[in-house]
Amino acid sequence: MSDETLGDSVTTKVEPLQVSLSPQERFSEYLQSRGLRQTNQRKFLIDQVFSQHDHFDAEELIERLPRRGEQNYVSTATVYRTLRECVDAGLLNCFQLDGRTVYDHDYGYPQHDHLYCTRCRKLLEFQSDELIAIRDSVAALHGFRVESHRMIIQGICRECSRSRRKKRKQDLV
Amino acid sequence: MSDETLGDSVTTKVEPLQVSLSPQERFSEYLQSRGLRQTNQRKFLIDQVFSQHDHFDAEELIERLPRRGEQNYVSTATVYRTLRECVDAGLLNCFQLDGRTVYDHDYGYPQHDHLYCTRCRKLLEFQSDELIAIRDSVAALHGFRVESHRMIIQGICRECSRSRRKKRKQDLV
DNA sequence: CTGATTGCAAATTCTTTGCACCATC
DNA sequence: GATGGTGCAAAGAATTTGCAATCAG
Repeated sequence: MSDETLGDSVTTKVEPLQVSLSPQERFSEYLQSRGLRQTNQRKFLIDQVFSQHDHFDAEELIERLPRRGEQNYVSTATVYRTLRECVDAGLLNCFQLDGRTVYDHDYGYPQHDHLYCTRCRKLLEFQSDELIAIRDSVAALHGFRVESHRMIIQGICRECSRSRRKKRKQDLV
Repeated sequence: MSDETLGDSVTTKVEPLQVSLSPQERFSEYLQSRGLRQTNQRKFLIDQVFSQHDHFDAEELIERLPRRGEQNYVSTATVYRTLRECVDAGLLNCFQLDGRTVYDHDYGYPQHDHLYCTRCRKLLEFQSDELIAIRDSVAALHGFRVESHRMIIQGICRECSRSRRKKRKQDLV
């Protein structure tokens, strides 16, 4: 499993899964299966979205794309439309955080949840089988058929705790 | 504990806590402590918000308030402003769901999480000590100082499963 | 009285939509 | 060459904000 474990079901690292198709290929299949088209905009966006494993929102994505007039420019509307298609295709997951919609790689990564640092706004991932077990117990108790879940732990990350401590020391000197 | 239990730390009911002050009184204290004022609008809104234990969003609240021109009318802006004060005062909790901000009674109720039926959009509450334990383990593993968390289990509630099943039977007949 | 509060309307922010033109299948 | 896709600008939805009038302490 991973380097640090607690009991045997909580891991600190969320590692990529082995998948037979790349996100690009998988998206192609999705498009084909629905009679949708393979456009340059869609291809370019998928490449961008999967070029790094990270969380992002529409604004952040748009920011790192070419501007209007530049090569490979994609309009805002198309970005939003494509993001939604990615979610439908199972490539991305999305959830609301602080009022914005955050997208998260779904395809190629195991189900996981998040730690959210309210100071630096970083999202960390974690994975816990126990959490899933509890989820299922709770659902069973309510006769609830689970489709998915989302857990976000808010707080202060290690780095932010450290820098806060440092600052305080300096203040005292 | 409650009527149904699973292990000893998951309960189906989230019961009110004993609190020494009513939400109204507690809000008064909050206002006083900050040199804010006790207005009719604020009093009226708190009464409305705590008249029933339920989740709601700003729109739903506004819908059941008096209209413009009627007695006790409160403007949209004031509703939003007061909701935020309630959150600051610790009376309400809020979180994002399907793009809207949902408010939840915090004061007078134990910490709890939610089951969300994607068919009827109902929110059910549950409480699990085990969940908290896992949260704390995960956080510890990451050197993360927990402030709060939010877990939402999405799926289909018992009632919606039933009616779906009924429909299918009828379809077959 | 003085500063906080309110209502109103305008402004924001994020996202979606209508439509004419364009491109894939 | 049909149909779906794109860019653009305008429309929406949900909140927030500026400001003058009003009100609580």
